[in-house]
Amino acid sequence: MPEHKTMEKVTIKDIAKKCGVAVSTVSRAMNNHPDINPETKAMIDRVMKECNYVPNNSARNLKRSDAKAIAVLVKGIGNTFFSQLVSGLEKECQKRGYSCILQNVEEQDNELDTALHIAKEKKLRGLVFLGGNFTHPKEKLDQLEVPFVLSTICTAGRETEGCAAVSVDDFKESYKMTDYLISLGHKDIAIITAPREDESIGKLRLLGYQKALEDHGIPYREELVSFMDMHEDRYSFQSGYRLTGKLLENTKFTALYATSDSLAIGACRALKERGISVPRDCSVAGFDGMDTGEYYIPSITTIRQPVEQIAKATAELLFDMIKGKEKAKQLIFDGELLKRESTAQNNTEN
Amino acid sequence: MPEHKTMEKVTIKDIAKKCGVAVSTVSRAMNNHPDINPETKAMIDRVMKECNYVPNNSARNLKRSDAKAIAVLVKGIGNTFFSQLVSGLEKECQKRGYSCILQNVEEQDNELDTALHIAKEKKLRGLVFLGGNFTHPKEKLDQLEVPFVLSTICTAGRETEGCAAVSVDDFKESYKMTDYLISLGHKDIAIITAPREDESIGKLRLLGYQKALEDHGIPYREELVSFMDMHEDRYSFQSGYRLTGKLLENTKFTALYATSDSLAIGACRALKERGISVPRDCSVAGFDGMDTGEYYIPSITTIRQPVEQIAKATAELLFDMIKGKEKAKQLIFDGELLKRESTAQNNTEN
DNA sequence: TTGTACGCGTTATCAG
DNA sequence: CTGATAACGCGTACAA
Repeated sequence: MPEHKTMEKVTIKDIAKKCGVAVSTVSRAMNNHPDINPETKAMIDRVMKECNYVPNNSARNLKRSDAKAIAVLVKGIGNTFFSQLVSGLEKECQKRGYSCILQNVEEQDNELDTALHIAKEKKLRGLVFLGGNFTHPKEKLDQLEVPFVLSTICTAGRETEGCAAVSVDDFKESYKMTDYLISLGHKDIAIITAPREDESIGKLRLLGYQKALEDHGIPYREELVSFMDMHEDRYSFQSGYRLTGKLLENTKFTALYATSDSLAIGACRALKERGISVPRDCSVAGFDGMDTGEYYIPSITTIRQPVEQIAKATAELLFDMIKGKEKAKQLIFDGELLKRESTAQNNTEN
Repeated sequence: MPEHKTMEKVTIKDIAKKCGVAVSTVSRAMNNHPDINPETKAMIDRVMKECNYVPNNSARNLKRSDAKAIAVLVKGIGNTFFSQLVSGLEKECQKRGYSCILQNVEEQDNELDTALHIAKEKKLRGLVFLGGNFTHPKEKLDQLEVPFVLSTICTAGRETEGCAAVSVDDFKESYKMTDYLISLGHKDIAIITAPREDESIGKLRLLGYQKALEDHGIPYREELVSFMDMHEDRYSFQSGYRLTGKLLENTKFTALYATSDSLAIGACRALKERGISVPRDCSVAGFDGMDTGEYYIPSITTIRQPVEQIAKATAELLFDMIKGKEKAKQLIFDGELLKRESTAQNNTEN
């Protein structure tokens, strides 16, 4: 009667024993080493399959000097924008025969600590950071001994100075959008933006908005600015919805610039429920260029970030740095102003 | 002059040496073992910080028998629906002092192989699978020696029989939605569904649709059925948009049942661009209960899957199985029919 | 081409 | 409370 116990843990030794060879031979077989008799290899492979042998990765990582792998640390998976970037990065890695490990970082966690751990554990050759404020002391950054690049993370700031980074110029793009709204005849332009404390892209987008107003001689008015809640889901439909509601109670405006597409969509819904038609009574603009905005009704005017280009450039820069062919540098891409249905000429009498 | 070289790799031994203690003492210090002099511990902790010591996880995993961690394997990160589930699961893990590892699985990869590897590597106590068809031979499933539960994966099928699973009854919920559309007076109800080859939730939803028609004496017509492309991004806005366009060329209908909210949104856009008003000229319904559908204009009638409940129940079941308090079993939750703006009474003359 | 033996960085089990 | 020391599973010189 054939016993069918769950064979506790089958290791390389067990395989070796069963095959009547040494462990090193088995090791060579599974790592496709050149110095091995094809027949021996075939036989070992067969036995490994039969025994359902799964090599222990911890032991491998411990020994291996080097792993031909990078990791992408994402703060805020679920952000559609990042998902696209991740796919792009994975594709680029595949092309180069690298494996790409995706690591989620909780909002409250420190991405650098996570990075330090995973880099050691997996013997990574490089890292990509997506999202987060990334305010880390330089000395701690230095502990990361492999190259890394920030993607879509504020580069205009203090700590990240000298870090490799690729993104759009959030200040400039935000200026562009505000300028466009002004060119449509809008003067009372409300904005939904990151929490006051934000020191990242959120701040830059707000600054771009302010500068555009200033350049057109339009006074900046605090009551038109709505800051997201620190503790709420940022850049969410719900925030957009809620904050628009609050704005409508306190002030009047003919255009609303939401600093992300999801915020813009939430805003549209809030406006609609109050009988305010977009874009007839109020224009709405977003930021990012997410798919959702394209299919929304009305489709959302936005700044499209060139995700594919950013992903590609990020990967290229990282791999060049890994090869030592390139130093850390900052790459800025142009966003594209997508004029769609949610914005229109201001037709309010003054 | 204080040299500031990047100290290659600082290990537990280096710390021990610097502290003038044995490695085992250092180990105890960092693992908060009870048997250690507080002063010694404090001193060791200080030195570790000074040296920027990061313990090597591979070595730890290699030794550790046990890890108080589970992993969630997601096929198709970026699917908003999964993101919500993941957050829920993470919360439940935290409550119990478990850590929760998120693993992305590429569409073309085999989730079971990934599971086998990671379970061994990290000495996991349990697993959750999200997404995918999950057609694996039972013998291979048995190799997974820790408990696991499928969440939101078809349980009505052959291979997954006997697996722990929690989800809605896709057949029943789909029936419910179709029934609702019929009750609104619709007879020509088109459907957008998974590829013909699909053997998972997609198939069940189609079957529910067919049964509802049958029960109401409405003949099932192939020309009203649009199958997603096997190679296209499934359940995407784009698919919904494209397939609706094709349907409109070939046939007439007064209601369109898209088997996911994103498909429904794509469909709405396609209809709008052809001057067909939703819901006046055509009703549209989705499935899942995603946020986007709620904020869409018109908001999307849908079946809401009780994500929080599912997440909670999944975690509970898994942990009970880990404790040996529970055997694998299947939990079915009720979906909720959310009647929103995208559906209306059929007002077409016959 | 194959086998032997050592060590990777930790934790756990003993003695002390 | 602390210190040796044996594993953990695998890769790899080196010898055969």
